[in-house]
Amino acid sequence: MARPRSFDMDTVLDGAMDIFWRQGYMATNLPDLLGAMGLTRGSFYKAFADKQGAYLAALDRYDSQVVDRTVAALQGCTGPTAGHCLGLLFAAPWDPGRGCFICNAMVELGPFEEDVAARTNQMAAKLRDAITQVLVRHGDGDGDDDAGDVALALQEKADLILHLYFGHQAMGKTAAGRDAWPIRLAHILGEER
Amino acid sequence: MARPRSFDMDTVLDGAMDIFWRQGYMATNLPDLLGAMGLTRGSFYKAFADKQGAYLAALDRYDSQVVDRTVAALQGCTGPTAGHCLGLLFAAPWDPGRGCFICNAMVELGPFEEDVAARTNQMAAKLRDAITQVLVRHGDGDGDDDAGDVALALQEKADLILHLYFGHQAMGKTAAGRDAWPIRLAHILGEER
DNA sequence: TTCATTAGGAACCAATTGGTACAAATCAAC
DNA sequence: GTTGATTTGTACCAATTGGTTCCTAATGAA
Repeated sequence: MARPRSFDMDTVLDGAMDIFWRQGYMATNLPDLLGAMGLTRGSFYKAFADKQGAYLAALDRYDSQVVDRTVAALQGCTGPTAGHCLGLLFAAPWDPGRGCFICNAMVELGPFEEDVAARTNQMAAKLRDAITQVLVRHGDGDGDDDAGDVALALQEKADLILHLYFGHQAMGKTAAGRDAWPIRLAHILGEER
Repeated sequence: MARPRSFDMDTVLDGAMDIFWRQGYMATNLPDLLGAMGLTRGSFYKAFADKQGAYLAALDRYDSQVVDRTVAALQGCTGPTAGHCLGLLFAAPWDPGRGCFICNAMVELGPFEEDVAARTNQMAAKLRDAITQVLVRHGDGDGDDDAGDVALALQEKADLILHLYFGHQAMGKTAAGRDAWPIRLAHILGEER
């Protein structure tokens, strides 16, 4: 019973994700947001509680679209080395000034919105786990244990790559040159030495 | 002649830096800003053109106070290894949720405000140069040149450390554990292998 | 066809936004 | 003390903010 929605939820979520990703939360006002989503106020406030609700939904959309796809790409990578596979992270199609939504959300709202922090942490963990899997698959399976505390632990190495990725995305937002940083992960990972 | 200022400019700038650093530009409204600076509207708009002017002044304050001090610390470090000295970057006193003002500004306003992007790029370059100096001072003086393209170039390594630093600061804003990432730069730099 | 239910859209709202106008206050120089 | 220049604080402003109300129209079940 009752009238069904006339808009496609996925399309609307993509619109929200796109504008929040590009502009951030505070800088996106309601008219902009409604325009990007293709909704009028009535439909918007019916479907989402408020602006914050739309933002959280946009983050979830990013999770299911971008993060999950990235994880799948890492898992499905058949490259010869870990450096080659992890390079996928840094070689992703780059829209100048958009950066990484996780990083943007963390920096803008992390300390203030628990719901946001929980989601960014969860997505970051997803990426880190995928990175860890790549390292393990390419023979970095904690084999250093016998070396004691000296060698870089597996999780430590995964965190390193992840943080490097976030830093890379942050720097990229000033458009000072993205291409000026040819990441050569192989060397960082000690694969070519 | 004429009435002199009754406030101390440095104190006022510290207040502006602190609140912008902690909350960002958009999330800081004028009453908050005036409270943090200890100014009323009249004095504020006389001394700074507008909110954006105060923000740029706060960035410059960060440059002269935080960045320059950090650079000086790196330059003055007498530690045994590059990893030890660069650890200063990551061991800096940590106010939960404040992160790095450069990183915050880059992410929030980099793509939209040229004045901001110019300043963040300049500060980032300062840090990178200081990092490079540390690497050179500890024997990483491009001695790899004879190895051709294989080895990680000096600038490449400095960028790596810098981006890692930014990523670290970004992650830290969700307060998910700062202490969960014991950065062991020595291994990244290949000093203990 | 009826009817309960919900989507959609426009008008409206109080609160807040960054910014301005201007008079009172405060100093140095004469 | 008077003058001239400048700071300071308050009152004020138009515009925008996110959000609500309310009515109409569309829809599918009975």
